[in-house]
Amino acid sequence: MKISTKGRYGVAAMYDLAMHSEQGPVSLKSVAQRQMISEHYLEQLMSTLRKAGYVKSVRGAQGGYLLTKDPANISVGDIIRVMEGPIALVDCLLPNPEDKDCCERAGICVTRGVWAKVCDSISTVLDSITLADLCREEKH
Amino acid sequence: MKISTKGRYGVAAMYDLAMHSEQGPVSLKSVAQRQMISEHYLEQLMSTLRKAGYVKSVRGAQGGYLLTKDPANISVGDIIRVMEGPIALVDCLLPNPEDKDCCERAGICVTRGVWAKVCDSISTVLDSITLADLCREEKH
DNA sequence: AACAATTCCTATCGACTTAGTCGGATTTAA
DNA sequence: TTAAATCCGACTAAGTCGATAGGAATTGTT
Repeated sequence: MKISTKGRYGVAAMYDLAMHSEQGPVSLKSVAQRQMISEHYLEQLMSTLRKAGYVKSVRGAQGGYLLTKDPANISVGDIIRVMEGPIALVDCLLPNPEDKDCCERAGICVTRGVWAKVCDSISTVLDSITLADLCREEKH
Repeated sequence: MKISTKGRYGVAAMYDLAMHSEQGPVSLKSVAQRQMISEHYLEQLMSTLRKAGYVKSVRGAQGGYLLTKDPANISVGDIIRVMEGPIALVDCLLPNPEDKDCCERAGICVTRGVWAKVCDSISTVLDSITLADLCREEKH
């Protein structure tokens, strides 16, 4: 049960933008260097974030990326869901489970409740932390 | 961020044993059938659980598996940790992180705190649910 | 107009993990 | 003796991860 680099790098990149995007667009290169992420790989992640509407890009020289919202309105949970998909530890907890009968074995699946509680708990924590919180923490 | 079948099946199998092992050993076959798990695959999982000391086996005809402890003293967290390894969403939260410098980029890694909170929350939930709880739930 | 910086896009890849399968060896109750 | 069962090691198909490669398109600067 690991979080992938997509999620980790995604949060790191968004945090980096929150810290540096007040004086105009921030280039992929500088984010990659500060956060120690492969530039080409980060490019793919930024593309995901852009398509999801969390960042906008400025092409051409002196271009880069900007947040589309206030850091206080972007939670870590938002980013994780974009990068890693819905927070559902098991398939039958997905918004639209493809296999509706997955829990019909031996009556109602008892263990499903366990995973549901864990997912709730994860979501609660992730949704309660915003980029603004992280920035504040850095400046302590 | 999914839980693998190792963890899921592990919990399902342990729950199955808790429900059925009062009248002697429970065969792999019957657990596999009730929980709809491949018999050969489950065999490997039971081997892991046995080596970790959570079940004991009785070989030969009429053999099978038994829990080694009271269901009230086995938490879902115990099982998950055996089946999936330590609950550490990122490597730098492992008990003995192999790369101690992983969080040294840009000073102290701000995002690490996020993952630590999530891990704590997951552990708390998983450790608070025992096999006995699951059995009680089934009987409602 | 040329150049350099930068984002955008598609394809590919090696290593690893997952979720099994297969074939047998060993043990033991009936 | 036989059938039921655990034990063990090797193998595998498919998918994911974390990139890498190569170029096309856009735009500020000179």
